[in-house]
Formats: sequence, structure tokens, C-alpha cells
Amino acid sequence: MRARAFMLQSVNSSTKVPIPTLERLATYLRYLIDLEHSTIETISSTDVEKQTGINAAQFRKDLSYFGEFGKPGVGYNVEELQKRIARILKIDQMQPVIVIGAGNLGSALIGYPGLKEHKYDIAAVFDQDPNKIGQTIAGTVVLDGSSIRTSNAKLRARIAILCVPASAAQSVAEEAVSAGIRVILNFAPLILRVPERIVVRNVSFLQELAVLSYHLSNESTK
Amino acid sequence: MRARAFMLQSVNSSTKVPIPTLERLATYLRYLIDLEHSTIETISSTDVEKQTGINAAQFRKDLSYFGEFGKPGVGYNVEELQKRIARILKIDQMQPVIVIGAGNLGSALIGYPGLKEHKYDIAAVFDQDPNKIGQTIAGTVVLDGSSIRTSNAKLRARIAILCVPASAAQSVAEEAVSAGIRVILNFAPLILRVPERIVVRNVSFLQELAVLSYHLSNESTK
DNA sequence: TAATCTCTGTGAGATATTTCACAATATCCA
DNA sequence: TGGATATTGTGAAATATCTCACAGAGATTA
Repeated sequence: MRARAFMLQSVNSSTKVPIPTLERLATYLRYLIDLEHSTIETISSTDVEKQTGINAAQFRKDLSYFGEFGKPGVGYNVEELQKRIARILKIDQMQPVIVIGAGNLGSALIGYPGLKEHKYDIAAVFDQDPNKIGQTIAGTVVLDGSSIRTSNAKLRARIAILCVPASAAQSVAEEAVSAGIRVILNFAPLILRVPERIVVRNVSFLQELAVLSYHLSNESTK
Repeated sequence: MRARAFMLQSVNSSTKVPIPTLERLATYLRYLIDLEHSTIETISSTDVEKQTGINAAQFRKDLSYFGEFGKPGVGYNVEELQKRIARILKIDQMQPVIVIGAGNLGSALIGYPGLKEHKYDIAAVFDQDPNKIGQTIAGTVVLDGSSIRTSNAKLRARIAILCVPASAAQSVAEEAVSAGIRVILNFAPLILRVPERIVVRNVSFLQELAVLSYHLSNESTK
């Protein structure tokens, strides 16, 4: 083990971090946030495994992409670990996020308390529907969808959550990009065409259901 | 290429199908369903790549786990391919699904039209809240959460979508399992402890946001 | 101090997944 | 018919990810 050295937050970017590692980082963070309400100050990688189901070696390996976090023979300090993971994920301070589309899904997301716990701040919600504009959803006023650019000039959000129908998604995404959005969480079931520098992640319940549904087939003749 | 042989729907289960393959199957299926509204009868793996962003060889390999689907030099028949993928995913006929938790998220899912298009039928919605029980959400009446077992004796759903808060999720999951549920789509941010035969998939927006948020960090000092 | 125990960080090996590249098959057209 | 073109299905190579297993660091006890 290398001697603890003065180390910058993010490791040299030549070491590529696997996406699954980033996903698990969010899981660890959530676990650590839940732990804040307890008196536990130190945890081991085995504790993490017990609570999250993620292999202890995997946990240690995941952290190793970003430096050294624990003390051999002791474990990890809950508070420090939480802070450092939050910093890696850029959510050590409130991060503004805009939600586009105030339908069922958009509204559900806005009301999800986990977002605030993970320091994502719903800075604005946009919709085209004149009936929705001006209404308040979970404490956030719905703004005119055509004002994304002007609104975000002030808000400076770099993350957008796209909850519009597939038919509208592409043009809305372009609008968002021109408004300074850098990364998009897309719930619409289509591939967004965006400039290369923009990062998109797609969420699809249907994919998840398909995997489950497939597993049923193996036992359906029981 | 092997001679086209008489082949059963599902390949010998010793050949393990990768999870990512199953996820992509859902993507292909959605694309094919969208294509139904067009006059296109035949597609090639390159067409699929253009529309879904998934590598053509990947598409062919994915299908190869389940037999042979196309004609060399020609491509794939849209209708046939759609039917066969649907059969693989066990959604060639309406599949009953129960939703547990009629909060924002549960309601949003119930109203999502993609579910019906993929032949998932919301057979029932359950909630504990007396104010919600008896109400109708997107055409489905909310039933008493304590009646899952008796209700599902008739409905015979094997898929459950869990949209309850983390604190309630474990006990609700157990109830669902005892009601005959075999696979669970879990939106609560915790690891469900269920019998080994039960398949669970977790959906986490926070994980997705974390990945995006991380990518921001690399350009934040711009 | 020394022996024992716990637990980290990580190289190396094991698995899993993706991509390549090409033989084989089908169609078209001269 | 035969040559040109399109496109599949799939071993094999290339990547990516996960897990093992162990040296070494820190704590504890005598």
C-alpha cells in the first residue's frame, strides 16, 4: 500500500473509471447518508457488502480508482467517506437541475425527496401546456417550455431531466443543449442525437420489465 | 451458417443469455413496434444500428442466442421479428402486472402508455392510504394494500412493480412474494431480501444522475 | 516488544461482454 | 448462368468488469 500522499480530488483522467463503478458509488452514498442517522462512525468493506449486497472487494476496488479512503485494520470513517464520494460525484454542494416535462413522470420526480438528499436542486420545471404553466408542483413553479434558454441563462443548470413524450424529445433536447445543458437524463424511449460533448443516459422501465419478464418464462411451465 | 433447422422458441438454458442482451431486446422491440406504423417490411441489422444506436454485430449476436431470425442478403421481416422477440420476452400476450404504491411514481407508471404497447396489463394497484383506496387512477381502481394476497389469488399476476417508500418496501415485497409474485421491479432505494427463486431488479434515478453528474466534473473548470 | 487479529489496496487471474472479420447464403441483373 | 452486391450468423480476438488472494498497515493484548 502506498504511503498516504497529498492527493487531488480526481485522479488522472487517463485511468478510466468504469460506469458500473459510478453507479455503485451512488449506492454507497445513499447507504452512507442513511447511516448519518445512526451513531456508527466507522465501517468496513464487509459492512458495506452486508448492507448493499455489493461484494466487499468490489467496493474497495471501486474506491481505489479515486485514491485511498480507509485505514487498514480499521475501516472507513463514515463522514469522510460520504464527503469524498459526494465530491467525486460533484454533489458536495447543491447542484441545479432542470426538469423538462411536467406530466406524470416529471411531477413524480420533482416530488422525490431522494433528489434533495443527494444535493440535486430542482431549479426549474418547464412545460408547453398553457394549463400547467404557472402552476406549482411540489413547491416549484412550472415555467413556459419555450423559455428554457432565457431561464437557464440565470439558473446555469448543467443537468436536465427529460420527461417529455418521444415525439417532442429530440427538439427539446436540442433546446436544452443550446441553453447550456451538458448532461441529460432521458426518459423518452428514443435515441437522442446530440453533440459529442453532451452526455446522455437513458432510463427505460420497459427494459427492466423485459429482463424480469424473460426470467418468468423459465418457470412458466411449472 | 447452419442450415435452418426446426428449433424451439427458447434455446437450451445452458447457454446463458447476458442481461445486457435482454435489455437490448426491449429496445429492438420498441423500435419494431414503432415501425408497425410504417410500410417497411424488411430491415437489416445496419438499419437497426442507425435507429437505435446499437452496433449491428451486437444486434445479430443478441438474436443468435435465440436461434436464427434473418435471411442472409435480405435482412429481417419486421412482423416476424417483432413476434419472436415478444415471445422471448413473454409478452406475446397480455401479461398481468400489479403496482404496489399509488404515490406520484406509481401513478405515473400506471399512466404510461408504453406499458400497454409492450403488453403489460396493469391488473391492479394497491395502496395503504385509506384516502386513495377506491379512487381511480388512469382507469384502474386502487385496492387496499392489505388485500394483495387475496386479490392476486384471482389476478394471478407474477410481476410486481414496487413504488412504496424504502421503509415499507421489505415487508411489502414479502407480502407480494407470498401472493405468488415471482419477479419484482423495485423503485425503492434498498436491497430487498427475498427467496432465491425471486428475481428483483432495482431502478435508481440517483444512480443515473450520479453517472451524469460525474461526467460534469471533468469539464467544470472550463 | 512481539504475537495476533482485522481490514485495506491492488496485481493478477477469471469471467463477461463487445466487436471484428469472414464464410455462407440470398437476390439481382446482364 | 455467372458475377456483383447485400446481409446474416458466428467463431475468435479484443475489451471490460469482477473476484480472488495476499502483502502490508494499524490496532490490541500480553
